[in-house]
Amino acid sequence: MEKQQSGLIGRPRGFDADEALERAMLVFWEHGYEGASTAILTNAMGISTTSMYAAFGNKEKLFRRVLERYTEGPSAYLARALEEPTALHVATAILAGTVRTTTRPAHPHGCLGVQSALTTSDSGQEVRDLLVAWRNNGYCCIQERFQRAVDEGDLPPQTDPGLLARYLTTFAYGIAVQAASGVGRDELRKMADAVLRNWPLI
Amino acid sequence: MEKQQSGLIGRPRGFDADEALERAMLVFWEHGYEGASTAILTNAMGISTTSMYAAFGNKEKLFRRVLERYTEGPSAYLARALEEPTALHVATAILAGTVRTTTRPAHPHGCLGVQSALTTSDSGQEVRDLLVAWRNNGYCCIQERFQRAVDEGDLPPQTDPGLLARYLTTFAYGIAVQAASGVGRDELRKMADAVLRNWPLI
DNA sequence: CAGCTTCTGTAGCGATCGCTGCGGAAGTTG
DNA sequence: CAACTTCCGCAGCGATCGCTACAGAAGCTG
Repeated sequence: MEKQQSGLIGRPRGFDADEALERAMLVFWEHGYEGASTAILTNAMGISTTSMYAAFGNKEKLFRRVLERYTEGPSAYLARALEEPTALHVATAILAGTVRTTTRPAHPHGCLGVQSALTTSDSGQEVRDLLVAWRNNGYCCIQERFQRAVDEGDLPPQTDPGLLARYLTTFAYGIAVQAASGVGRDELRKMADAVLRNWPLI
Repeated sequence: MEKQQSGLIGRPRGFDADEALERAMLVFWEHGYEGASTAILTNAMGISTTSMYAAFGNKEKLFRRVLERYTEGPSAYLARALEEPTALHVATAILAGTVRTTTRPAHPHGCLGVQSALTTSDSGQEVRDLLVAWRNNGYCCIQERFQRAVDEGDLPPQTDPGLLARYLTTFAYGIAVQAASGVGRDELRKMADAVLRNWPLI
């Protein structure tokens, strides 16, 4: 049911699944996983409930697809940042990307991966765990990158890459909360700059 | 209906409102505002729906009472921290209190004021705004305290108290997210210590 | 065209949401 | 004791939740 698995036979889909995902992402981003009802979602996607379930399975699977899209879209700055040549460049790119993405005009403020399901009812536990794993994956990638920086002599040998990655992600999560609370881009950027002036700090 | 306004006439309340509030706080803390259904709440409080509505008005008013209780209870470390003699002592007490409160065993992890309503459906907007104001109030208190520290010569005169308060709260929010994600107390404390070794940083 | 597969609009499923009317039970006052 | 006030368990309100059965419409293949 997910996609045309038996070829191109039959009536083709009457909507752009990619654009529907984009609009669903904005709704989840703003209202969170449980705060986004199927009615609001399908209305924003411009399709009927039936079409949404035929194309994506159910609400949780739709959210998983949205999270993939978010990772490769608004949150892609993380993967790009890890390829920067030095740890300072990595940290700079991560904080700059966090501020930019969490305060983009005409987009929901904050980070979808942080605020979509920090707390849930019992029925949302799986999505909550999914996002915990998502955030933890980001942390692990940064940690490994900093470990490499230590190995290459880019960071002092006594540096704890895990603690440094924890420091950076903690700061990024905090920025996401501030942005979701309405704090402006300029103020957050000034703060991030100040943090980077004291790199690596730990 | 809130309390016995006409004196002590009539049948007295059959439960301890204070303990009921405490239990409601734990439920909101763990599941968030919208994730905590009235059924779960009243079940945890050990009272019927009718009793809850008679004593507290409705779910939103119950949450407001819970937030007050949280401010004066688990989050009271903030008010105490502001009375510390120096800005460094203030920052140390705030971060230590944040780590302790967000990772207390047998309590929900994270901060109720951060994670209860970062995102909501339309019907939860007021509570979301309430928590934005709650966090902003904390920020303002810290800012004023740092302004005093500048005036007293405790902090360098070129220090921006607002930016420094933003830095500290950002870090505290990040700790709350990490704690809600399951990161342990020891690791967060080590990180907070490292941050404080470079005070004031900004 | 016929025959087939797939999409989609309507309508509604059972469950749960926050909340309330009602009447008897329980504790107060005289 | 009687009279009164308040509490509370039961039952259920209308609305919404995520989700689906059904049937006709639409586009594909021969």
